[in-house]
Amino acid sequence: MKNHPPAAIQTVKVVLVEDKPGVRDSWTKLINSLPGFACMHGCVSGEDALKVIPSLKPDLVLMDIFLPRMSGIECTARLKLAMPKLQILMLTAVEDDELVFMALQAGADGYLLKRTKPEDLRAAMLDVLGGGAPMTSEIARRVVESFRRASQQPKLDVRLSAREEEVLILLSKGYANKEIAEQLAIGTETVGSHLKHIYEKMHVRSRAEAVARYMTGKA
Amino acid sequence: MKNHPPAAIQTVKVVLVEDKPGVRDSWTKLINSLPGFACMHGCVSGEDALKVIPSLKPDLVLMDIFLPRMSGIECTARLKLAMPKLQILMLTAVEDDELVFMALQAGADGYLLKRTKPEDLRAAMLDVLGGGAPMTSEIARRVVESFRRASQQPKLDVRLSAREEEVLILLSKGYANKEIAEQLAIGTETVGSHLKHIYEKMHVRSRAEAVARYMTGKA
DNA sequence: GGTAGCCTCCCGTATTTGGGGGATAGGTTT
DNA sequence: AAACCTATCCCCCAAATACGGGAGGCTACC
Repeated sequence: MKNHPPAAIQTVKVVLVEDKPGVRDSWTKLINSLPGFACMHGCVSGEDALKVIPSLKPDLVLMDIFLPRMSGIECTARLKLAMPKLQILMLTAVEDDELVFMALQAGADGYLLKRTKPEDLRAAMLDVLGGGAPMTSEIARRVVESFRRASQQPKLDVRLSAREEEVLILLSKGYANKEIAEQLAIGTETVGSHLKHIYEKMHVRSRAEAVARYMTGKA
Repeated sequence: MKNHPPAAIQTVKVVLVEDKPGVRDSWTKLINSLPGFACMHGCVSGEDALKVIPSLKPDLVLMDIFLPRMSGIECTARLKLAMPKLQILMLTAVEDDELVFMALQAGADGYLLKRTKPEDLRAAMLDVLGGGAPMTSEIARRVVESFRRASQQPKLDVRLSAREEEVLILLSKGYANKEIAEQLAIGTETVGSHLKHIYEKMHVRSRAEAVARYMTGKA
């Protein structure tokens, strides 16, 4: 693990969002006990957080994932909308893949378990401030997989010939048959032929449907 | 970090892909020195790896990211194509975000630094076999960000009316005018009208083009 | 009350597309 | 050699689409 330089020379301003008073107090104390960190405020709800955090301008927010009414995930999404550069770490008692996953989608920068040891908490906070994204490797894997699906160019589960795939690619750029014919230096009738075969193989009946299927990867 | 159960009761079969003989030897020894792991083969190149790994059927591949001719990244992509369930860990001397990122896109399941300590190597291998994705948190962050960008739905930079957007969404699912009309309980002529306006606003001339622009977010 | 935008429907026509047939030639496999 | 796939081109025709015009009703805003 690379060492991140601390984000600021002075104290890191932390705001905690946690509805249960007992937990809030103990975490506040815990954070304040770490050198270089100060818990400047403890929000009791997501609504509270949305109200006060923009003016408090903390360096980092620790957000409980379970909050009454507005969940920590929704609160995270809204906060990030208002303050895109705000760093938010999710806190969760249980390691629920799905929840953490949603939190990351909402804009969380990492997450940690509530049973984290003080030194790990400190490391995670420094990590996220330094541009990291603390998370367990299972979550990382899920994120990687999701990202891979999304970032890979559309893949076909249908066996198209090379030429047919070329045509399909041009099709998905919105070209008309005539234009495709030009670009491939073939006749429009040939393009039509290829399309016929493509539609057959993909089980679609129109270019728009073919494009849609191709783009969503569910070809 | 959660404890993963070992993927198999018996020895984990590892294949190493590394062009430099010295490094290959020392890693082979290192892997064999770990209880429960056996380096069954050392490939000298990506081409070699593609040839022998499918028949060796290892549990895990450790792949140098820098290989002559075919890079470890390309080799990873090809291996994953042939053996999607094969676990591949990238090895890199330097922590180059861009390279690791590309490797993950290519299908790598995690990566580790060559200077990793034996116990960390063992942990990483167990981690990846158990479904994790070992990586540093900077990489994780980049992946998260990329994934977040990709997972948000297409947004229009054109001001379509609510109805028009509905029509466009149905269009992008591949529906024909008649079907769209049915779903919205309006006449096909009305759908045509909406399409006219949509095309105007989007500066396109066909449904396929509109779908393409919409799906790529460059509407 | 006027203006504007949106949704709805209609007419008409030129163009494009989808889908059916078939033909030729080169290549691969068997 | 025969069977097969692919790419290319051709014809035809019904259907769908693109696109020009217009028009009534509705809401919203000035």
